[in-house]
Amino acid sequence: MSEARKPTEPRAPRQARARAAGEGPRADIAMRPRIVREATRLFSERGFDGTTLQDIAEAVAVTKPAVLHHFPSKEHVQQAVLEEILAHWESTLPRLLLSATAGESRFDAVIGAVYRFFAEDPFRTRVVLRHALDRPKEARALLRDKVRLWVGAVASYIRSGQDKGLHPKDADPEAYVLLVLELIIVAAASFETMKEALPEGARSRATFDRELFRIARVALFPEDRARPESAAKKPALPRATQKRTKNPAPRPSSGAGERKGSNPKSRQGIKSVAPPR
Amino acid sequence: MSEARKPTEPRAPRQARARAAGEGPRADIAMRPRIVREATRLFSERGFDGTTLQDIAEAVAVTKPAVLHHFPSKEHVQQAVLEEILAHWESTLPRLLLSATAGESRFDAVIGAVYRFFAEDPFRTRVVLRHALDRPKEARALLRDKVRLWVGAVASYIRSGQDKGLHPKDADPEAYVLLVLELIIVAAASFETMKEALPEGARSRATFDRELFRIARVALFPEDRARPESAAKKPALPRATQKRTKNPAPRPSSGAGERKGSNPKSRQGIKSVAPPR
DNA sequence: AGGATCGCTTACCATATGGTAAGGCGCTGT
DNA sequence: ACAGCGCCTTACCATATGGTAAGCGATCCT
Repeated sequence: MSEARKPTEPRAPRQARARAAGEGPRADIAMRPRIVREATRLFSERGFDGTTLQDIAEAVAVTKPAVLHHFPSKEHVQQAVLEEILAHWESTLPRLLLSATAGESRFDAVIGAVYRFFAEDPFRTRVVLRHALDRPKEARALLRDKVRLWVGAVASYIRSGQDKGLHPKDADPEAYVLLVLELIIVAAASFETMKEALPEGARSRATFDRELFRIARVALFPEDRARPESAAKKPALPRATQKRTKNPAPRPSSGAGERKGSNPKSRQGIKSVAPPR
Repeated sequence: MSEARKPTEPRAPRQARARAAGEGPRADIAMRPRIVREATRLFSERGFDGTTLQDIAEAVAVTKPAVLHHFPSKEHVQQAVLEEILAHWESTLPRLLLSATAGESRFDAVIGAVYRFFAEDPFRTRVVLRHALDRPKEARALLRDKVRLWVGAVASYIRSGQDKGLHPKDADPEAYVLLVLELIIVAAASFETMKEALPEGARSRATFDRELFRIARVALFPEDRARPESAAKKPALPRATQKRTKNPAPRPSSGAGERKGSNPKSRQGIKSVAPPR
């Protein structure tokens, strides 16, 4: 528990108050997904070591052994959390790659989709970031196995764009993709905190995101600067997917979905997108 | 302990082996700084909750109560760690601001200095990142008190550059500064891990950093694209503190004294602190 | 029906952890 | 010389934590 939580505090009545009311045995949805969801939130806020099984149990209103009834150990809970995130990522990947062909609007589509993946659920994003910090070894394996090919694919598109003179020759496609990815992740994970470094009036998520997209775009399409004022062409960013209303690729896993607000402006309220509670 | 460390393991002889050899009582340097330094490393690797007092004690080769002799509690150790980082930051700040006047070379100076601050010691950077995740409240206060003004200052330089037509009009200076800051931090904190997503041949820190700087620069100076090949102008970003072997040649500015402990042994991946153009 | 099973509870346990108490050792000032 | 003190040690403690054992009521299956 990294946060201020006095150890001496009795920690409330806890136990023996689960389904007190007349709610049936498992009247509600399956327990496992609930555990995973709450654990995701808790891990994202306090980290794996800072979260106790008791915390998780309380969050889903059962007792500690009940959690261990569904998962052999705390580590397994974490594994499930990561797997769920990974599954969601992999179910999203194809969409990204399909959008990634060439040109600027494709750029918006791909970057917008990645952005949405991380911005739509900050808990998920923070868990990912924490995982990279806590278990670099495992994270490395994951990156090698699950992200590398994708980075290479997008990078090769960029490279072909370079050949056509679309992108600056001195750009390094792989590094670019990775950096933009990192930027999206860290922005999504820590905006609520980092925005405190912004002046009072300028703390809107929308403005922040717009600048993020601008930076990412101008790094590949510097000529945009040619018309510095007429931001006319600017396709309002992730609006990309917006047109793609057709073929609403099934969004399996995670009820946390809800990505229809693909407009970054309306997004801002991560709260709405994020898990309840 | 988030990493794989079996709890059943006796954890080695530990205790009662501190200064076994004939090294005098406190023949070496003061204990406090050593504790702070080792704690910084441990917190950066395992997080605050994942690090035990025992871990810290072992790292400095004393017993647990010895650590508590120098600090009232584990929390106080963390506080000292953060204070040391903050002090270093504040001693560096003036240099940054002095360099920040206008023009592109100034840009390199400022961004290079910030980059160096974080890249030079990944432990420090990871602690900062973790702090933002673990204690958002405290981090927010810190950002408000210690970073905001600085962001505003740099942003206002950029704004004046916009008026002169130097920078794109649609850039948002504050958001830009914050985003570049975040990018530098996350890149410095996690490069060793993230690079695994890069193809075999392209994992050099130098290339990665060069792209980071390119992105940051082209977002403010899109016209650079005009000469895509002749990256000649790039003023060789501030050479790192690399050869700061002995007698730290006073940095060409501000009385910000180089803090002593700033050259920890074999700082992990800082090989090329500055992107070698 | 009736037993197996699921999902969960209460009761426990071993260990690890942050922190305390008290004492020893060598250096310093007198 | 020796009292005092800083620094650190061994011994200990209370609590919290991950995990286990065993039981219990509702549901399912035959």
